[in-house]
This record gives sequence, C-alpha cells and structure tokens, in this order.
Amino acid sequence: MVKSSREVTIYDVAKALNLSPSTISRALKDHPHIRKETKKKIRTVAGEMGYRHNKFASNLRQKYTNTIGVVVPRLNSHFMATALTGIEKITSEYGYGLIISQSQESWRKEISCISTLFNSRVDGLLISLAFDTKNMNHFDILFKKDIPVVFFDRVADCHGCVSIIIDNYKAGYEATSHLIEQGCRKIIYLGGNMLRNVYSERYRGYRQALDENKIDFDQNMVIISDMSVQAGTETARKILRMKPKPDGIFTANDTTAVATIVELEKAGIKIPEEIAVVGFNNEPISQVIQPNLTTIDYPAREIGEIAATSLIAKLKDSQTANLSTIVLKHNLIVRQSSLKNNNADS
Amino acid sequence: MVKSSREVTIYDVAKALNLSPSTISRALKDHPHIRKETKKKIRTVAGEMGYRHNKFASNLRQKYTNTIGVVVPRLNSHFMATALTGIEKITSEYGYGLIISQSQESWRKEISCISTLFNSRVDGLLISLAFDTKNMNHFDILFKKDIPVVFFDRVADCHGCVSIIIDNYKAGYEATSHLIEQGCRKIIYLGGNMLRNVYSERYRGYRQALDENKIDFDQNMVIISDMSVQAGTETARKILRMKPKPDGIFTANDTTAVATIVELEKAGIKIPEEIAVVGFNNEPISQVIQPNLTTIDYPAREIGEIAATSLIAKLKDSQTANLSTIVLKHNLIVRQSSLKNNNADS
DNA sequence: GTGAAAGCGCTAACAA
DNA sequence: TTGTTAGCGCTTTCAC
Repeated sequence: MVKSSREVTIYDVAKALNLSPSTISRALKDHPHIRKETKKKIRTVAGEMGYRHNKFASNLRQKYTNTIGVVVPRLNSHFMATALTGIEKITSEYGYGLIISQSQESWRKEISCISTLFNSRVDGLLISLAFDTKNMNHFDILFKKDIPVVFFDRVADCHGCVSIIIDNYKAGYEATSHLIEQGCRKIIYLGGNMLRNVYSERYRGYRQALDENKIDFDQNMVIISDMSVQAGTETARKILRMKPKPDGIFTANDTTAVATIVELEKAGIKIPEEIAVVGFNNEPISQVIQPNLTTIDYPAREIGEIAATSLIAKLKDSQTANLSTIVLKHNLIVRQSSLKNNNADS
Repeated sequence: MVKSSREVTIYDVAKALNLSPSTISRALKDHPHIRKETKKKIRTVAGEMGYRHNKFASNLRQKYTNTIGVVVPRLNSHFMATALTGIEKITSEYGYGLIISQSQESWRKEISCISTLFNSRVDGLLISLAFDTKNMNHFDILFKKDIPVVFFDRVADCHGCVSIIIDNYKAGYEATSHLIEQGCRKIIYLGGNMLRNVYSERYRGYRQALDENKIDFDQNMVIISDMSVQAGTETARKILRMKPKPDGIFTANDTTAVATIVELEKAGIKIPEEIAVVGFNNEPISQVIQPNLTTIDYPAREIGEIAATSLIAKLKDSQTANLSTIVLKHNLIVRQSSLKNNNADS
C-alpha cells in the first residue's frame, strides 16, 4: 500500500487540466456557470487524482462549518438514543456533521457544553435541557452571533427558538384520567424537576384530571425525584409506609415506573389490583415487566428528525420556518398494569 | 443584546497591545519563549476583546482537526449508548470533538460512514463493526494516511490496530458450562453473524463447554439471527415446535433472551424449570424480566473509555501504545432464569 | 524574547 | 463560460 504524502488540491487538478482553480472549485460544487462537459471532465480527473475537499480552507473562507451541535442530558436513555438516531439520519442526509455532548443533567455542565460547541463554531444547536437549568443566559453567546437553536422535548421559551414537543399537559391529563376511570382515588404523581416543561406540564395535567373528578389534591401524593431507577425503588418504599396506601401511580417515565413496580411486588403488593400504574415513554421495558406497563407512547425518533429538519431549515433560510412550536402526537397505550376493572388479554 | 458582527482575530489583539500576531499566537498556546507577564497581559486582553480561537485557520495550517470519528452499528442499544458515554467523557477531557455515525449494521453503510469521516479529516477513528462487514478494504484510505483506528467490541485484525474487547470465548464457555451444571443437556445457541468475533467466539466457547462435558453437538441447536426482539420471538416459536424441546438457551444478547422468554412464557413454558436461559450484556432489562435473567456483565462504559484513551495515546505519540489488544474482565451474573437446581432468593 | 512574512486550500468579487 | 486575484486567521521558520 503506497502512502500518499501531500494532499491533492484544486490547484493540482487545475494544472493537470490546464484550467483555473476557480473553475475547478465551481465545477466541484455544481455551479451553474460551468459547462456540463467541463464539469464532467473535472469530476473524473479530480477523482482519479485522489482529490478531496478541504473543509477547513472552505470553512475559513465561508464562515460556516456544516456542523451541528447537540446537547442532551444523557445518552444512555432509550428515548435520547432513539431521538439521536432520528437527528443523525436527517443531518447526515443534508451533509452536516454532528457534535454530540452530554450535560449529565447538570446546569453547570450544560453551560460548558454550550461554550465548547460555540467555540467549535457549530452552525446551529439542538438541545434538550438538563434537570436543573434555571436560566437561559448561557445561550446568549449563540444568540449574539445569530446561531439558531432548536429545543426538543425539554424546552424553554427564548428568543423565538423553535421547540419540538408533545402535549405533555394533555398526556398527563389522559394518564391520570385513565387511572381515575379505573377507580383510583388516591393517585401518586412521581415526576422530575418542575423547572422542566415535561414534568411541570404532566403535573398540570394530573392536577386538572383530579380537579375535574372532584378528587381532593394531597401534596403528599406528589413526589419529585431525579427519575432514576433508584428513585423508583425509594418511591416504592415510601409508598409501602403510607397509610392509607395509594391506589394508583402516574410516573413521568417508564424507568421509575418499572423500578417502583418491581419493588412493590417484592413487598407482595398486587399490581394493578392494589395499585395501578401508568408510566411514560413506551420504552421496550414496558412490554417486559409483568404486568405489562400502561404508558404514553412518545415519538422519539420523529422528534429528533423534526428538530433536525427545523434547524436545517433555519440554517438554509433564516426567514423561513418562523414557527415557534411543533407539537407531535402522543398516545396512551393501555396494558395490564393499570386495568383494575376489565381483564386485558395477557 | 448587542450583536457583534466580525470575529476578533489575533491581529486585533496584536494591534491593541502593540505586539505582533506571532507573539499573540505563541502566548495563547503557552509557548515557553514568551515572558510570563506578556502572556498574562495577552490572555486578559484577548478575553476582554472576545477573542476566540479559530479552529479552521489553525487546522488549515496544522493538518489535524482535533476531531475523532466514531462508527457504531446502532445508537439505540444500551451497550452502545453506555460505551459512547465513556468515549465522550475521555475525548472531551482531552479537547477532542466527536463525530458519531451509525452503520445501521450494514457493510455498505459502514463504507460510506468511513468515507464521510475520512473526508471530514478526523484525526482518528473508533469503530465497532457492522454485522455483515466482510473485509477491511474500506479502511485502506485511513491506513494510507496513517490515521489510527481503534476497534472496540466488534473488532477485526488489521494493520496492528488496537482492539478493546472482553474474552468472548471464555464468557461463552462460562455461560454454557453454567447451564450444563444446572443439568441442561440440549442447549440452544442463539447468536449473530459469525463474521463478528463477538458471536463466533461466544459460539466457540459454547462448543468447547459441550465438548468438555461430552455432550453431542447438534447443528439444529444453533440459531443465527440479527439479534433483534423479533428474532427472539421467532426463536421461541421455533423452539416450541422442536421435539424434543431444548432444556437450555444461551443467547448472545439480553434483548433476544428477554424476547424469547416472554414468548415462551406466553406458551406456558416454565423458565427455568423447563428451559433455562442465559443472556449476555447485563442490560437493565435483565433485572426486570421475570424470572430475572442470568447474564454476562460487560463493562460497556470502560470499553468506551479505554478505546478513546488508546486512540488519543496513539494520536499524541504514534510510537507509544504499541499494544494490539486490551481484554477487559467480564462476569457471569447468576439469576433465577438459569437456576434449575437451587432456589435463588427472589 | 519578539517580529516579519509566507502560505495552508479554498472561494467570490471582479474582470474578461 | 472561464480566469485573476485577494484574502479568510493562524502558525512557523527565519531573522534579529
């Protein structure tokens, strides 16, 4: 295998073809002012010579990098991994590179991620906020330079950025209403930090469902946690100590729902007979736990795809895409974990 | 908020301080030839002026990009997401950017991923191979330019690249031996494409355990699939039609193990009494399925961290790090799904 | 310890 | 339709 040392440049191609560098440059990017035959000739010769486009020279001139930054709370959740799959699909189709970083659910780390991506000169940013992000000041460096930002899932209102979400209020309302229909009267809400729309909205839906059904709200039935497996286990233990015990749980993700169920069952509680459970996200695990988990289906991949598409639209034409929020459909999937009345087929 | 238009360059800083651009450049990268006080002054003024390093100009000169490419089969598996977390941690510590792409388990797509990353001028590459990659020719463009490659998990021998793996042979042997100890004699092996070390090695371990225990090998007990949920379900259906039925299953991942168990249980098969099951990966789901899944624990995060560390070592000093394979520890975790003899605490 | 100057490879304004 | 030319911002060799 011969190791080629120096890179082939458009100058080399130009010399080989007795043309000027600009003609080569234009031909390679399909500029309309170049004759078809010339283009074809240039393409083939460039290929044969092993020419490859130098992004750095190009970026240096053009002031954009064809790179999109992504900040997610954590990579290893099924929802995020799936959303990223969608993002990657779209961005790669449009020839954008992706720089992915994790805020580890921490405001502080989120600030540093954004600063790093800013210094990497990303053309735009996709972000889902960390748990405890309290203000948006760290986005100012981006806004100052007109770098577009698209929020997905965990969103915030700022500078007319686009947000891609589902109707978390409605989903929370539906989940809670479903529990009430099943005869639940003492329903736990287990959610994450109320700073985040996903949790505060689901909570708002929960409250609304209680109100409409004239069920008194009890602050003790609201549990705020970091939504980890551990949090689910601890919630179960807390529930076991409650008197009277709740008869329903609505948790804002499947991970804690499953952890809670596992722990409750260990203590001999019957699900759903004694306590009915509804989760959120429709992760694969929801169909493995016994009883199968009632949950809200959530179009993760699509959210990613639409977020990426919106950002690219903004990048291509900063006028277009003047929408501010895109709301995708969700879906309550009823399984055994919440069915107190009827029997579902198992 | 004032929108700043033009970028501040080292020339601007130089002019402001009545120094030359080269001094600024040197000071900013802590060159020893610059006086400490000069450096400090330059640093503060540059900061005040809003100077930020321009990677493109720098890359254009220096011929490297501080970017590492990653190719994974799929993002949305727990193992990969966790490995990526490890990779991201290390690379970001060393100031590298990450470009992540997915081969979607396809050789063809893998070729295009590598070509794209090559054109993005990545300094090095981390890769876990797709299912059906049959040769390594698509890596030649990298080797020709001395771009180092580190394989992790799904590896291949080529050009003395570093590989980060576990001892899949031993793990397969241990898993199968454990089933045999539990009294299994007719053990299914459910694995992926034998082109991939992870599957062929686990299979080799399976064969070795059978041999050592004088159990006749039966080709019908080997099932090769794409290791999806669907494949697990289909395998279960196939097993249900088998006469006599197997009494043990060793599957090369937890996803198929769980899908198989779910389907077998639907048909009334008792796990582990009638069929014992051992999976691979110790994904969270293995502790949710009833009975809890016996599986091989696999240090995903560490594999990612070590892969990234090795690559960076190669990048910093192409001499050092002349090792070819790093083998990490795995661990058989025995849970109820395989315990025919004794009772585990539930 | 600091400065001058050339050039990395590409693009786009302007010229022809 | 094609060519000329001037830089984008940084690094580095060589000079002082």
